[in-house]
Amino acid sequence: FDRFFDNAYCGGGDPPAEPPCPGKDAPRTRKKRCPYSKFQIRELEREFFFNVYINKEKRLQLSRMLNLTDRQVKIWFQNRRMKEKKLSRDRLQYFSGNPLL
Amino acid sequence: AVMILRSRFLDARRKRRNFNKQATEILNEYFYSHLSNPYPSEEAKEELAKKCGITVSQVSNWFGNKRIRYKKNIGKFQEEANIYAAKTAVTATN
DNA sequence: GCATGATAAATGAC
DNA sequence: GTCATTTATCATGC
Repeated sequence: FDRFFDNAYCGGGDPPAEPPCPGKDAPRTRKKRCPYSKFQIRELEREFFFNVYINKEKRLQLSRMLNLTDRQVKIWFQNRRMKEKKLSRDRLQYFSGNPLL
Repeated sequence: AVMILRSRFLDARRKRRNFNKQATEILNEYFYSHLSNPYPSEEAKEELAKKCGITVSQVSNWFGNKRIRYKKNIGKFQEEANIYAAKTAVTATN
């Protein structure tokens, strides 16, 4: 249901969107970047708030709930940690260097 | 006061402002003089950031955008490339 | 109306 | 795991 309210058009109920195509051919195309829905982001952020590092168990659970692959959830947490680190750097630079205001 | 600073920080991060002409000149000069390998080292980024009056992250953003947009349409940047090529040639001769 | 800077998915090096 | 990237998308400037 949730998919109909927000546009979770990616990775949605159709996991085999990209064929692993074992073996050969298929110059396997890079997966197109696909923004996540508000609902997906909310749930990911909620879990991130509890623990910055997610374990395999919760990762599988989350990926099923959000219709994402475990790989996508794993990568989202990696990117999210990098974002947090960058926010910290920017905050530090912003509040330290400048007397401003 | 803290809340004001915090809100201003968030707003400033979201609001986008174009770099001044001089900063763009410096960045383009580096880009087109390293066209075969437009990947400045961390030290080079810091130096560029200082000279341009922007952050290292902004330098990285600029080069990331520049590389992909240049690659995607080289023709559109041909004129710009010639300008900076001539500029560096002049500075080299002097 | 696109140019441009910043951010969000996705990949790959290490 | 981190982290510099690529790529598409978003938001704004003009």
